[in-house]
Amino acid sequence: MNILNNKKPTITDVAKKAGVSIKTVSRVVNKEANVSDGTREKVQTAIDLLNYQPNISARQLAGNRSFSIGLLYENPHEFNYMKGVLDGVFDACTKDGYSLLLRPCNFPVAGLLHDVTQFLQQTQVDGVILTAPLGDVPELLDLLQRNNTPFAQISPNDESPRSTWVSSNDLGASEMLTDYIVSLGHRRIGFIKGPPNHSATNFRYQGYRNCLKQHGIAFEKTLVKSGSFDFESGQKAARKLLSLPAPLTAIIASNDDMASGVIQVAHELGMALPSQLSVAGFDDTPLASRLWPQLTTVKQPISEMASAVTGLLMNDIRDKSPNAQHRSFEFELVVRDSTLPPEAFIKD
Amino acid sequence: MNILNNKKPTITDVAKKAGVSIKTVSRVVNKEANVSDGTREKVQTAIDLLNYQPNISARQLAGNRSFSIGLLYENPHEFNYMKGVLDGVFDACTKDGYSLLLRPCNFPVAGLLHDVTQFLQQTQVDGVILTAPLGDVPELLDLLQRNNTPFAQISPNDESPRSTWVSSNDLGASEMLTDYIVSLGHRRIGFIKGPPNHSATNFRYQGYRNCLKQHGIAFEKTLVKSGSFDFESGQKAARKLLSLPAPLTAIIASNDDMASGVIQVAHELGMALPSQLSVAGFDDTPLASRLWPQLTTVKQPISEMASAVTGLLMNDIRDKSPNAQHRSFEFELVVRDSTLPPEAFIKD
DNA sequence: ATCTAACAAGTCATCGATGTCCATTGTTCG
DNA sequence: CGAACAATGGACATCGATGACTTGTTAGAT
Repeated sequence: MNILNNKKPTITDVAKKAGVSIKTVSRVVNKEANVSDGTREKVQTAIDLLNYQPNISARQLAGNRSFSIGLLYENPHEFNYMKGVLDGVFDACTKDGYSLLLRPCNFPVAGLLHDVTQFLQQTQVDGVILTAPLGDVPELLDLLQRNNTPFAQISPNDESPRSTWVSSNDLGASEMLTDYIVSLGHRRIGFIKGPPNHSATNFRYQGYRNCLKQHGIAFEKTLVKSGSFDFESGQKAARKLLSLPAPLTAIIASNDDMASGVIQVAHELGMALPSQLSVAGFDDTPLASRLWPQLTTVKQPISEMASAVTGLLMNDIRDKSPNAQHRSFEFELVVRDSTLPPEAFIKD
Repeated sequence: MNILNNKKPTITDVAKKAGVSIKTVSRVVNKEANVSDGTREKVQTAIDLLNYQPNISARQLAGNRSFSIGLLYENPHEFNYMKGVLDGVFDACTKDGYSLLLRPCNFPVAGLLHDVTQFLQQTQVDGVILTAPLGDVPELLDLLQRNNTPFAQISPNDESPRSTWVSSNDLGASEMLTDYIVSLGHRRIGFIKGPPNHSATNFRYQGYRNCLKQHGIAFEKTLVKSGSFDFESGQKAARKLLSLPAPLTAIIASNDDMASGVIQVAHELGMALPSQLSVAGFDDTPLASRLWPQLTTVKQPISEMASAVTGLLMNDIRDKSPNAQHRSFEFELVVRDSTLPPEAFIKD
């Protein structure tokens, strides 16, 4: 295991050992054409023998590539979602020998642009991945394009994003979840929206409305509150919803963290869960199973999405293709213990 | 904001604009001696004017520094602790113009060494930060030392670590927490240990035992179970503890995630919390406030510690000093709703 | 037999900084 | 006044790779 004992071998060492020129070694390393099988093998053997690893800086300097990509995100309090993203991006990165640089960014937009400018200049990443809601800041996209930095987005808000992207079927997921709640017999169903700058917000809300309409349930504006995807805002919204004169029997929150706020408030109010109130969330983060009762939610394949978008971004980087590619992912309903038919079941 | 519009300015551009040689510019950038104030100012003006940022790769290639540090961690399920670390490390990094590379590592040791070897060769970071339990793998420390990579540790297990480190007073924290539980009147107090390879495990356990002894409470082996710092192991331990013939009135778990498992199981068993069972955890992660009842715990200044250790590591890198520096941090008791005097209060 | 295209492999400049070494200028002191 | 020595600035090689271009070889077409 004393691989690193001596000075790192360079391309010259490999060339000497293999009896070829450094250019040929470079060709082999970069999997370029025009190298005979015999030579390729000779070089490869030398590489393995010396445990040669190309020097990133030299490569970057000469080739104008850094073999690293950046992950930009708005630093959230509840990190479970980001953790999923991180895992997926990381997997894809290591598989292709890229390294990963993190950069939490802060709103407002001015600060964000400053952060990103600094990041790009400092790191010279080959590309960046934007997580919601960063993709919805046009100035940021402008900045990246001016700088010729390829980028890809996870769940962008824009219907026709200016880059490669992946998304999940939030609309369908929301319809599915709402449909499940309705099928249990609920009719007065509260809904807590996310912040306006996340794509998920509208889709999830729309899914809820679509489903109500399908079932011929009248939509009531008072049953909808807005939150900001965090625990506290979930609590706040829940307090309002649960103090409504005509009580509701279920609340759907646009993510798990807000749902945890709802559950917290319901407990505070001494409600019996889930018999007196059904609660559901979105994302199936680890939090969902730690709550009492365990949360019914829809599972988004976050890591898989992140991994996929990273792969697509790498293609873009390699091909220098400006084609915005896209993949969509499906949710999966995860029924746990926080949902039950309402106590006073109302027959249609 | 069109800083990035044109090609990036190089040191040559700055030199031309300032009317000096590139070497002089280099001196100014690196804050070296032997530059007159006048010249320094001229150069600085040119730098500002062109918004010059040195090219990292070139710098690294020539100077053999990368201006980046690596954060190594064992990828946990519950990321809340790591999130704190991440925030702290990141803060310290940006403050000093370093960038941050992440590397989750996997046990067993062989895989871990492979991961780290690859990471070091690939990224050529200037130093790495090890989070528990990575600092407790001697082979890993050997690897880093052989490779001359400065490193620093957060909460290492070893009493005399081979590097700069920060720690928190886990022993004191545990004594404080246990003392609080005892002061509520509890006498039969269950304890769930962490995995053996975390430094926190022993200190927290020892604190519990010390405190019992101080209060003259007999230690019972059966009241102690082992977990692995995750939810499931907390559940498992709780099931065992709560099926004990002579019931206990409180359980202290060695971290919040395991405590959430305890709460979950207690709910499943239909126990009234906290009147029938008090539960406490460690770390004060966001999870603590999302549970019902909200968890009493001790708060560790994780981000602050991470930030501090990063600063110390940077000093080591700059000074090439092999002196292991150290800072210790204190916990803070956070009393919430999961702890109450036991129903059947036993007078001393 | 000859020409050409395709292939294989090499030479050399280059990327953008830093480090080494040398040249110039200014200052101080015997 | 000249020697010795700081203080300051520049020329140039260097780090380790890649890219553009060149050279030599081989195979197939005519």
